[in-house]
Formats: sequence, structure tokens, C-alpha cells
Amino acid sequence: MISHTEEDYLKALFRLVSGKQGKQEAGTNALADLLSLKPASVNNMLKKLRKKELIDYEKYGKISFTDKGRQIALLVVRKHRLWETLLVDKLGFSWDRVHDIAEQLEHIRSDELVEKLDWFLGHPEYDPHGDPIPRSDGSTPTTPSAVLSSMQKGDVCKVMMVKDTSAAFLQYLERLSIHVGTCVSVMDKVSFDNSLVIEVDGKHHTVSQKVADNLYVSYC
Amino acid sequence: MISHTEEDYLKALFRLVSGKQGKQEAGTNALADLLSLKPASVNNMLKKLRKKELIDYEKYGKISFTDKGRQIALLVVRKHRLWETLLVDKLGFSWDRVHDIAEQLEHIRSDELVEKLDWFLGHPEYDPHGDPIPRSDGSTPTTPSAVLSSMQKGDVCKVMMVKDTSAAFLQYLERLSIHVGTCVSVMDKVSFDNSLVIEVDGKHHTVSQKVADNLYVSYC
DNA sequence: TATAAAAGTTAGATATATCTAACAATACTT
DNA sequence: AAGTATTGTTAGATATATCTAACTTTTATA
Repeated sequence: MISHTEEDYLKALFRLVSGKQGKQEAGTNALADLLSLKPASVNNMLKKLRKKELIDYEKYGKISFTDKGRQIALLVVRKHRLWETLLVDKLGFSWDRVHDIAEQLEHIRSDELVEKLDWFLGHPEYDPHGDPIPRSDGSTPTTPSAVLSSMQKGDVCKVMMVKDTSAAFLQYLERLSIHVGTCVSVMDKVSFDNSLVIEVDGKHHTVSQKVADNLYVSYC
Repeated sequence: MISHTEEDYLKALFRLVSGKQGKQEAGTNALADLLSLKPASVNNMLKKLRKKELIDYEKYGKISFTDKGRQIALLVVRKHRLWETLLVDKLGFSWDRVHDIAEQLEHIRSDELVEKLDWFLGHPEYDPHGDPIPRSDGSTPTTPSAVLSSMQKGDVCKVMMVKDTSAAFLQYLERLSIHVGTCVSVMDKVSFDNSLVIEVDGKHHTVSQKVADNLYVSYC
């Protein structure tokens, strides 16, 4: 049986070893920082997790998951993101209020519940923040690498995902002929307010930074 | 801050002092039984709860709530029953599978979440077992007064609430197609053992007095 | 490469929540 | 009212997860 606390450590380790910004170090201190604990506490737990065969690690060495450990970490992340989706899509929370609540909900133990939640939400691939929701088989939807607002003049990219899924935003995108899969060229970037002049289907449009923040893209 | 465990004790105490089956004794042993713990552990916790001014109690004396303690117990019950309603009404769980999950969910800390859940579920008054859901102001919907076993031949009534919520009993009811809200007609009453012949959905069944004792009904 | 800084470890203390075993008070029964 | 059964309490042990303070190893740098 894996405790609450053990799950928190595994999740933190997951964030470090598969972190978005390149490979981060997964060491005692880094874990302690992430969890707001002291290195001594982390060290204790690492020994316990090793004994349970959830991680590989030797004294003064690097930390990595065993298959079993990674599986548990992925399930915790899956639960966290499914719950965030419920909170935003069904219960009407704004996406910036859900993290702390999902941190609690992610520890609820019930395989049946996870699958029913997934079904009720329509098998979502991404949570309200655009983070990919690991699937029950352990695979993860590919995640777009950039938002449109981070593109530079001259860049050409493809829309992979829409973060804000409100009807108003989707209708706006419809008017610009922007869908998932659409190619977008950045013609100009206005440094004053970071708005972008883009070309879509041969037509030029100007979109605000807020709009560009809500479009995930990948280079093409 | 009230711990998980403290909430469990307060909820158990609530079940004892406002128990369905008349006034039960709310003593150290009764609590230990209900929580599957030893009396010594309960005694420790009682001292702690008293120090936190959540209960009134003196050595060898009876245990009762302070206002603060009762308020917390009511909130835990409210959360438990709202979550059960979500699980059954929205996620498609059968009512005999939700108790253990709700036991976990009831400890999630977020006032906003409770109110949003309540709204999403349409401000339900009763949970899937027919138990009243305490309101946020601490009041409780009135609960039906009659049990099926007190009905007479020819009476027609509606099932309002289930007293015994064990999975075994709920599954038995499931086989008879009896749910909260189901109409039941009493076709005959066997004076020998007080068993009842009832009609549900056009089908006749015989149920023992023990079963009939565990079904709360109102005339209709 | 010697030394300082950073990272990691250990030992021992604290807090929570549980247990067992022994003991004390209250309640029941005749 | 005495004796017994029930109920409740205490003391001390255990497990988890945290901490501080002292220590060791590794890494970086002068």
C-alpha cells in the first residue's frame, strides 16, 4: 500500500525527471525544494521508496523510477489532471483555482472512480491548463512544445491545441479559420503589446497576446 | 486545523448521538467499535478533541458536541452525502459501491468545492440512500418517520430511505428493483413472522420483517 | 590539486495516531 | 450491599513522517 506522502514524493520525482524544461536534476535537495521539506526528510523517504522497489538509487547516486514507481507516479498525475478537468468543465471553477483541490483529490484510491471520471469527462486528452492527461495504459498524449505567443517574426507553426475552450473563443477562432491543424505564419510581432500579425490561409489577421497565449503550436 | 482522523471521530460521534435507531450510547467503547479501533486509542483522541473544544466530556462521563464540534461533524456528513450523490447520479456508480469512496472524498478541504458540488447536483436534499444532506447553515431536511414494517395490508407507500446501507442489503434491494423513490404496495402481512408480501413494478415479493424494518417509507 | 562550496547522509528529537496490558470506576445482578 | 461484569483510563511501546544539527561525500574552482 502506497501512502499519501509516498505518492507526493513520486509525483515530485516525476516532475523532476520528466520536467518540461530539459532534464532537471532529480536529487535530494531538488526534491526537498519542490516538496518544501528538508533534505534529511527526503533522504529518509528515498530509502523507504527504494525498499518498496519504487525507485532505483544508491547512496550519493542519482534517483530514477522503477517501472512500478513510474506507473504509480503516472496514475497520480492522471488523477490530478482528470480532477482538474472535472472542477473546471463541470463544476465551474476557474482554471487558476483548482490546483490545491486537485492536490487533495489525486490521492483518492479507486480504480473504478478514475475510469468513471474519465468517461464522464469524455476521455479528455488535456487538462484545463493544456497539460496532457496520462492514459490508463501509461502512455501520454504528445504535448505541444510552444504557445503561439512565444513565436517570432518569420516562424511558421501548426496549431496543436486550444487552451481556452470557451464558446466565445472558439467562435472567434472560427472567424479566423483557425482550427487544430491549421498552419500559421507569424508576419510581424508588435513589441508594444506583443500582439501578432499572422497569416492563415493567405489572409492576414492581428491577434492579441491573450489570444496567442491560448494557442499551443508546434514548429513545422 | 482539524485532521482527517479527528473528522472521522466527530463523524462517528455524530452517528451515535443522532443515530437512526433511537438514541444510542456515545461512549468510549461504542466509538471504538464504530471506528474499529481500541478503546485506549479513542480515549486518547477524546482528550485531544476536548482540548480543542470540539466535544464536552469528563472522565467516565458522557460525550457530547460543542457547537463548533457539531458544525464540523455536520459538514463532514454533508460532504459525504454530496459526494455519494455525485458518484451515483453523475458518474454512474451503483449505490452499494460508493460508501468507501465517499469516506475518502468527505475529507477534501474546500468550502468553494462543497458549494459548487451542491449547485452542480441541483441542491439535492437526500443522498442516493435516502439520507438527508445537511445544509450549509447546519439545518437538515426532515426525514420520513415510518418504516415499511409498520405498514398494513393494502397500504401503498414510497421508499424514502434505507437504514442498513451494507453492500449486501443494497444488492438484495437491487434484485427486488427497490430504490429510493420506488412505490411499494403491501399485498399481505403474515402475522406469524411479520413478513410482508409486496408488489414492486408489478412483481410480487415476500420480504422478512428485518428487511421491512430497514426501509423508511412515506404514504402516497 | 588543495580547498571551499554544494549536495547528500546520519543520528537523535518531536508529533500524531495507533496498539497492548494492566488498572480503576461504574453498572448490573442477585 | 457484595461481588462480578462492563466500561473507561493509564502507561508505555510502535510506526510514520517530520525536524535540527552534525557529519561525509562529491563537485567546482582558485
